Amino acid sequence: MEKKISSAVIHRMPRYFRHLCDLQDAGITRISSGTLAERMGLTASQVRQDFNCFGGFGQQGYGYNVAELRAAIAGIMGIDRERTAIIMGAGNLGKALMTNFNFTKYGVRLVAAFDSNPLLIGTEIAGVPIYSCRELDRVMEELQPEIAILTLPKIHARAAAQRLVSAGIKGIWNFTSIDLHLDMPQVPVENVHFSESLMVLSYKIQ
Amino acid sequence: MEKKISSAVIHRMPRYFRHLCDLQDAGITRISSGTLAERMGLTASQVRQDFNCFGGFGQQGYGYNVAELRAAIAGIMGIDRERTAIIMGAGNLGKALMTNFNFTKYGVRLVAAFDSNPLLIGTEIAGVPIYSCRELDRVMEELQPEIAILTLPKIHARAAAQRLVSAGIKGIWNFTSIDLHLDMPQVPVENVHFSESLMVLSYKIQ
DNA sequence: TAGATTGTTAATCGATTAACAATC
DNA sequence: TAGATTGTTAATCGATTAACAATC
Repeated sequence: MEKKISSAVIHRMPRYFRHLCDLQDAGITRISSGTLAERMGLTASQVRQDFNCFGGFGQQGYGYNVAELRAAIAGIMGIDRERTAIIMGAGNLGKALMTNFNFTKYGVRLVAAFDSNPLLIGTEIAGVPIYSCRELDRVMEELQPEIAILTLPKIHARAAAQRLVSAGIKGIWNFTSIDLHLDMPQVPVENVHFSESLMVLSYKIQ
Repeated sequence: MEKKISSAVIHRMPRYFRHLCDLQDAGITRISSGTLAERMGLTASQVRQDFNCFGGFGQQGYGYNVAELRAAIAGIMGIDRERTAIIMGAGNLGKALMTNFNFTKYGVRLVAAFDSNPLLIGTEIAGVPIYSCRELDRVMEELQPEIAILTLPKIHARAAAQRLVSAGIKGIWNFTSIDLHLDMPQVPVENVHFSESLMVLSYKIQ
């Protein structure tokens, strides 16, 4: 009987993952719920409850093995198996992602980018070939990507999302400021809305 | 007696704001909690509770005036008054923000960027002058910016944040993957951690 | 063994939802 | 006025925290 994992827990997992990576880089091999909690600004109870949603990764009297726990979280989040992705829009933001973001660390392999700028089409950015948007269906058919990254102008976002879903995309990483999840409840969407974050900062400053 | 506004409410405000902007652009002048809730995938109760944290913006039998409510939220979040900001790191991501992001809409005016690349220093991107990192203290003294945007390499982020705080920065918009808020609890930090969002998407796809 | 720390149950706290009187 | 919809209180639900027996 699978118990449903709450959204709050899922959203904490990436932070655990990051801290465990840092600990591992620092050569630390074991950690207790209390120490990890303190480091992250949580309670020890919460840390143990969170991990126990997925099973017992710790050992009484010892704590958690950093490498094992890190690997377990990678497995839970599904970043330990490779997924292919395409990027819609090779403007500044798309280029920034292609150039700087460590996709490999999260199990993602960028296989194509799409743009409408004729100067870009046929070139490569960080090893990723850039196609015309007209070639979308053909290239998708060929490469069967699972994830689409939306870094195109807001006005084109909804139509692009619909096309991608029709062509069988499995998930959308949305950098445009529109809400997509309501149109297409069948396909997971994760939003990176810069403005929401900036507004919260603005509130906190007051 | 000011009642504390919960973090959950604050984090919903930007979404309300965005939807109200869209409604206003569509020429819609009034909306009920029920209609807004449906549009956003919330409950009418929650919408009314959220707004009532800040006072009564609605009218019985009528609903909410879109323009008024939008302006009220802008005031609550503090984006109706101008704040100056500097951007640390004029690489792809910094450039993407300077070029594409509508800072003005959120009350932010970019006054300077800092980078270590000699080819960029002395130039401008989207009207924002680029200075050497060595000039940080002098320029900060002169311009007194309130917000710093961190779009520089992870390894330099912590040191930069400490320098900025010493120089009197009021808030940090952090695009690097490190956690800063623990070092400096006195200065608000908002994080845009791309990887957390991608990991959640990866989980949802499974 | 004794000490430490987990896994897990119970208690508390807070957030969401429901209900409805107030009122435009 | 009658209908609609808010503001607000009460009920429910879920998430966090505390406590402690189990056990390494």
